[in-house]
Amino acid sequence: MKIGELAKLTKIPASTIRFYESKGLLAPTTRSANGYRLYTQQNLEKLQLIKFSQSLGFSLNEIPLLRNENGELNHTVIIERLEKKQKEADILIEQMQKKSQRIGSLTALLNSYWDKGECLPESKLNELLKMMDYE
Amino acid sequence: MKIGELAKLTKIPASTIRFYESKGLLAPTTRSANGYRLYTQQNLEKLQLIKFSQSLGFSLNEIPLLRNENGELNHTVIIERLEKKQKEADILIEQMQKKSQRIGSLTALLNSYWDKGECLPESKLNELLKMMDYE
DNA sequence: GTTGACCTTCAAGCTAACTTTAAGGTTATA
DNA sequence: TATAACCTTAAAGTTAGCTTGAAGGTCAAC
Repeated sequence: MKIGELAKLTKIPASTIRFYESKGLLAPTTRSANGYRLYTQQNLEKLQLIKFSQSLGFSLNEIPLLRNENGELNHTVIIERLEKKQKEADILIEQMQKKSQRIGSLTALLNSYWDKGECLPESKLNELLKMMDYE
Repeated sequence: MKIGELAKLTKIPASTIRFYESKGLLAPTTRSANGYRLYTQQNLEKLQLIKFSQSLGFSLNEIPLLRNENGELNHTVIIERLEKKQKEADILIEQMQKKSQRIGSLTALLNSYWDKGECLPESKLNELLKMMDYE
């Protein structure tokens, strides 16, 4: 299939597919006589694997490192990196939860002033900042 | 105080403080005769408020919108935006939790093969992708 | 009087993952 | 035959939030 069809099937823009190729992530198996890129089902699956890897938190630079010289999946590396990614994700979740809580506290405080028809004085806000530990 | 001292106190690089100024976020109250930026305690607090706002998910462009023409905090806008930010944060938390789970499932699967001395065939991996819904 | 630690401005560079643009070749259809 | 919808390459632009570099002024200490 040509790049346009691959793009439609995967919902990934052709420009992005070409960009991945320029990064060495995904080359079409063949080229037609006129120079058009021709992709196979396997190419499509590899493309989807790239998107999946991204969804797990791998950067484009990291993805080739998950395979060995023969292009096979490198289990040891993958498992090791996956565990690292999970730790990172879990840390981010915690941070986001704290952020959500900070937003909640601040909203509540602002609303309490609002309900009294008042405004939170900037001095009070600064006091609050000193109490909260935000990164 | 001069920019170096402000930088030390807030642990924000002087280059960043100048950058914020160029974005219209924080101007020093005065300049000394030789052109050095001179900051007050209030400037310091405003700088910390910028960092705090960032920690809540506000972009640098968004921060000025939280004040009205007189430079006062605009409660209505702030509350509205805070609620939006919280929703965004909560969505992100959910997505990250799903990601963490996806990583967990994949790690488990890889390990089950590994324990048998085998490798996960790429075909199995592609089957898995079809089942999972990742963004 | 010179060394070094400050400060100034303006402009350019950085990162990641793309997207857009320009200039042109190919193919199917009317 | 023309026109639209494809495809090609190479290079530049985009975004946010900075950082770095060049070229130079200021100031206190030795």
